[in-house]
Amino acid sequence: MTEKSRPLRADAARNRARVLQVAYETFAEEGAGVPIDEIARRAGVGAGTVYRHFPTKESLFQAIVAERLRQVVERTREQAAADPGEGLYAFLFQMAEQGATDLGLTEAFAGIGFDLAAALPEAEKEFTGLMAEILAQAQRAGTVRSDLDAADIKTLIVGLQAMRRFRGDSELMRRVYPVIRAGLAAPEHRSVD
Amino acid sequence: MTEKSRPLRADAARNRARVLQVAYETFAEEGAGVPIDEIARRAGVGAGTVYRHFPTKESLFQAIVAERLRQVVERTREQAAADPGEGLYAFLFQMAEQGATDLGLTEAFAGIGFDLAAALPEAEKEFTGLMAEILAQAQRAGTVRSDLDAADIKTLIVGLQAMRRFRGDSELMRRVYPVIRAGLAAPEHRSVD
DNA sequence: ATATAATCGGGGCGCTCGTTCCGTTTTGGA
DNA sequence: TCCAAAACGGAACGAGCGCCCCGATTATAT
Repeated sequence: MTEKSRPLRADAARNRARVLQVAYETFAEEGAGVPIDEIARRAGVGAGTVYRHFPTKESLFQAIVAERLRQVVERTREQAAADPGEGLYAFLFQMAEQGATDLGLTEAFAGIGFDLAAALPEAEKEFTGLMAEILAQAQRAGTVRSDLDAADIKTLIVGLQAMRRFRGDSELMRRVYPVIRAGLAAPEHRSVD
Repeated sequence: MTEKSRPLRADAARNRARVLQVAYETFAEEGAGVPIDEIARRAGVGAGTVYRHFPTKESLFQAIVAERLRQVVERTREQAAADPGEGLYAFLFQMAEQGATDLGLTEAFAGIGFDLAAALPEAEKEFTGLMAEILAQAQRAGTVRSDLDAADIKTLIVGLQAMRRFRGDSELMRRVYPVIRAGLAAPEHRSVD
């Protein structure tokens, strides 16, 4: 459907690739708020060139986020297959780490000026599905309390990423992550009343 | 020093109060990004009037944040005095709740476009001091693991507020809060290696 | 080599928003 | 009541940024 009707000209293809690569790095460093002109400048092209390949700034951002998600999903599948009980923790840790590096992904995930589910429905669905899967796996393995669902995990990820951003220093972040982990592993707190 | 050299004219005093009140509500609803014009409109005054009382938008925002912090500190002192072991948890819960209601405070706290320590050094110092105090109190009471410090708690607050904002629904937030609490109460995880 | 079409670059438009300016209105003391 | 000082409001300015336009440039088929 949306396949290329004609191959891009050589210079056009080169520029497109450069823009993608630079945008990837720049969104990660500066967040979604970075001006298109800055990305164009870093890529050594004019703003017009960026807009010829991506009709809006948002569409460029979407492309980047989709790629990031793809990577995370892939790595998570591997890790979950290797160790079912640890899969969810490996996932959380990875997402927290990404939150430190990739400001853009953090914002997309937290829904700051960007509706992930609306913009990339399939990617979002796959992502959420994977999360539910590895959560159930971990719960079956007994490493995570059973009264939590995928939405709770998603919420925790948003929190973890915010914390990472706040406390850039990875060493100190490792002080808080164990707390979350202990909380997830804790037995359900049967109501006290 | 900065005391009023002359009492404000009646209309000026009235307008100043209105602006403060409206800004309080508007920053809470919309976050620090809301235009001054919007605050002026809601207060029924011109933008110029806002600027006569507060030289910059930031100074207005500061005034609001300082007031919010004052309230939180006061309530926390009461709660901590009433139940030393629960003081920290009451504080966390309160901060998480504020995060749901007060977008401006959340942003100020997470350091999004606003450096709390630089803008309001005394308030920040008092706040951090109080946190250290009730943390130590809880640790003495044995309700919080002993390998955490005030900076860790601050980090957790940022996370909690981000989660609240993401998951507005207070009922569902109550699904995640217990996880954090369990993690805080868990015994220290002596290194396994 | 040349023509033609694809692509490029960056100046410019339109909009938002913080802040200022100034002609007009209101206040309060004499 | 009257007037000078204080305060008002909203038009206007400047900066930042998304996006578009168009004359200049470059790739490719012949």
